[in-house]
Amino acid sequence: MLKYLLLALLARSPQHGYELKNAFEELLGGTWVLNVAQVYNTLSRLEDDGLIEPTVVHQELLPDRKVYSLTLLGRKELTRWMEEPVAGLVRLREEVFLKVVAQGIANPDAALALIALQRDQYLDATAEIARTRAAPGLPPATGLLLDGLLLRLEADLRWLDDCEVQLRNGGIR
Amino acid sequence: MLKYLLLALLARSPQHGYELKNAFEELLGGTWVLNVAQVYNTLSRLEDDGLIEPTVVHQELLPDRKVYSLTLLGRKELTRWMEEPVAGLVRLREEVFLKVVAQGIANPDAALALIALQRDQYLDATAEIARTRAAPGLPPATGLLLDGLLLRLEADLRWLDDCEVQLRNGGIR
DNA sequence: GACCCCATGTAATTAGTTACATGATTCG
DNA sequence: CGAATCATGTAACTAATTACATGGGGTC
Repeated sequence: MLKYLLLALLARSPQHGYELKNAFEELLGGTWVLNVAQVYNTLSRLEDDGLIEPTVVHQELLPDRKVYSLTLLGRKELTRWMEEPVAGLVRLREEVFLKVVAQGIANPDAALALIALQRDQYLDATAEIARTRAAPGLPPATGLLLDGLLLRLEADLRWLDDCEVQLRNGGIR
Repeated sequence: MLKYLLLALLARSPQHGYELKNAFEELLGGTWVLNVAQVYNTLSRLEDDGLIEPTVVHQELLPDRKVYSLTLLGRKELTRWMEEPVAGLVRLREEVFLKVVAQGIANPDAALALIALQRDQYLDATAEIARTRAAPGLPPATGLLLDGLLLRLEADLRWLDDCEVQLRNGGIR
């Protein structure tokens, strides 16, 4: 998926790896922190697939930069991805859900403790995201993404409440 | 993560691969469909790591079955995982979010079309999950998981509405 | 006869992530 | 002097997913 995001960023303007890393993290409001190596790895895969092409820009003092731009194929692939809605059943691969349920089955008391800890985590996360959201100069796209996250956090917090209620009413098993 | 779910299932009762696949999908209410090969792959890794151990059960007509159970180490590892809350920032790796935002930046009109399609998808998904949710004999744990999914779907639908509003009010860029 | 269920496995691919390696500049 | 920023890359590891291979039994 990172792959498509990088393509989208390159579609806005050609950039080199290091620059992309920063643009990516800014767009995501810090909710997806990248190891720079990931960017270089992904870029070289994209280049192998013919979706992007580099132009080497020589620099006197710093290392040369490889500025990538989309090929025709890359632009086509990006458009295809962006136009197609995410299909099929929504999938449940969220660690929190599975963990709480697994613990709920195995050990209801421990599950209640886990829920309490998890709720704290989520409240902290909510506060932090709200802070980022309120920062001046935030790109509107980033604001939207953070709103999405906040809505989900709210939903998940409500779910934790549900779990607690059901665990106290005779358990999950 | 599959790994821990399999451990959790094996903690309830020792099972062989094929059986696990079904138990897994039943627990998740069909929201995570497995290729059987995934189970066998994961099981052999777990065995390599000493977290589970097999007992071969001979069968006359059908192929022999390898019934796995947790080792002490496996039980410890499972407990460790279940007790520890999911830490750190909530991360935004959801394809829908990124796709809508990418398209919103690149092509607002296409983004509105995408949102409409995505909303239909989500409504269909909601209906289907609600149907599964209402099925008789559904394990309570599965019910909880589906509730979590439904809450998230609601949240995401509300987010799509937000996106649409913002796209109509001058866009995301 | 075709297709699904039972039952297992190996190999390969795709993605994300980390570790490791290199080296100059700038700021406190 | 040390830390952060700039700039790139290779190699390895983990996890999920898919493709491929095998073969008996039951049902329509």
